[in-house]
Amino acid sequence: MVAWLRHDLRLRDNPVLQAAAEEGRTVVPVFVWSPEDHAWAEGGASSWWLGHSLKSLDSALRKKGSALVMRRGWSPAAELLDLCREVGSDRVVYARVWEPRAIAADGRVERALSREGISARVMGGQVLFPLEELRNKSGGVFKTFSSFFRACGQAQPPAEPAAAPASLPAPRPLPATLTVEQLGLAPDLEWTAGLRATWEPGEKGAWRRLERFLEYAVAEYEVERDRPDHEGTSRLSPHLRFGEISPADVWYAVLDARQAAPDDEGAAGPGGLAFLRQLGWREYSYYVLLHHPHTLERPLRPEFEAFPWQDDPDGLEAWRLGCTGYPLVDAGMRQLRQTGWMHNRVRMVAASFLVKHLLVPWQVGAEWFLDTLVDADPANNTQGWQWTAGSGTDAAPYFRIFNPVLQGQRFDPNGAYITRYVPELEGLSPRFVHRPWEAPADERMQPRGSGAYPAPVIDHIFARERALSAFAEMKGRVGSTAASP
DNA sequence: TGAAATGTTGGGGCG
DNA sequence: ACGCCCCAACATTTC
Repeated sequence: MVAWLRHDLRLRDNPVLQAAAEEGRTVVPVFVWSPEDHAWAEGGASSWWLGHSLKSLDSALRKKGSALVMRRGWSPAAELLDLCREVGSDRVVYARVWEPRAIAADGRVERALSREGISARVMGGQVLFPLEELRNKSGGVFKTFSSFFRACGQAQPPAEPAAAPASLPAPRPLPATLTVEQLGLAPDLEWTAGLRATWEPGEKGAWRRLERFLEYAVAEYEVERDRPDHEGTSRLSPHLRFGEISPADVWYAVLDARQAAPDDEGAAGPGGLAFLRQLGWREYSYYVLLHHPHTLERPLRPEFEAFPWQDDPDGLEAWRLGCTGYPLVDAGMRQLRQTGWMHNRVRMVAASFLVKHLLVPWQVGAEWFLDTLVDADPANNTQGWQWTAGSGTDAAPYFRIFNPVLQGQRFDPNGAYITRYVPELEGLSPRFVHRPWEAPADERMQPRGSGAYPAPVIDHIFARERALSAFAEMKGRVGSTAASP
């Protein structure tokens, strides 16, 4: 049989491999690199990750007597059919991916396979709860996270994670495979040096992160998760994105840590629960996208179609490069470029700056994030940006405009995070590191870092007023449209 | 998963 | 000793 692997690049708790092992026949694990199925393009940070993850999965499979077959083509259906003919298989197993284009690809795969008399078995996966079944009392889609998450708590608990299959017998000879390089992935070019230094893609790396998090950070997670200058978060997002670890394994590892130390304030305390809640937000992102697939491109709240966005190519470029003159924003954008990741607190501030200070459409920022983040995930990314823009479910009210200076003072009080990524500001005291333009000359004259730091591309007070009046303009437009006959 | 403006209160300096 | 004012510090409301 053919085990089609998509966003489940792991051996442990993998329902596809488990089903294949249980059926007791030879298994051909295959990954198909297909623009019809995948949301990211080649060349982005996440494709670097994907390449390494595939290599890691392949070597893990080899220890089980198998190997990963990699194919490339426009349509996964055509590639799977080819492979079935090649190995004489009449059965394909795979897991759902909750993204609009993958769901569309699923339909084409199912039709194509059944036309050829090949049976398909679709497994759950990628998420913890039954997204299609979760409804409110009147059968509607939950509109807020809290009501959604409450319903998750009353749903059937996630399935207990399964161990990796003991062996995965493969047919001999193994079908031909492309290499990761031939797929156009894992370009170990100069710009990926920071990624290599920061991450260990693959299942083993995922578990290392989880164990480190449970040991050192989860106890203080509730407070420390907001501190970009500390290692207060799990950094599991890219591992979860590619399914190198299952959300159920993470979920139960946190709960088990709680059982192991019931009197400890560690995982048992608010930290563990706060972290599970974050997994809930991930779940909610897929839920919203499943029920509102158009939100990838367009605002969930239709009135935001009338928002007066601006075209600001200079501001956009400054934002991308991390040269806006607002230290916290710039540190975040540079962390993103260097490491393929940005701390969540800083994502909110940086995204808010693009959308509210510069009035650039959230879609432009979302596209940049998808290209540069190793955890580039359409559902989570879209949810985050729409939340920031105020156009999404459970969104922040538009008038909540982050002040990048105050956010920096509150969450990076010593400026340690800022100076790590913006070395130009190294000489500044904590008092002025978040607003270097106000620093007295004697402090500003001794930069130990390299080069000059730019002045703010826009004044905060001005930008705030402009954003509020843009919002008022939107409401005016919507009101007059609604009133017209 | 804000921030700024505005309102209220209470301690203390000072005439 | 008394009243006045200033202004932190905190609370409320508004955007």
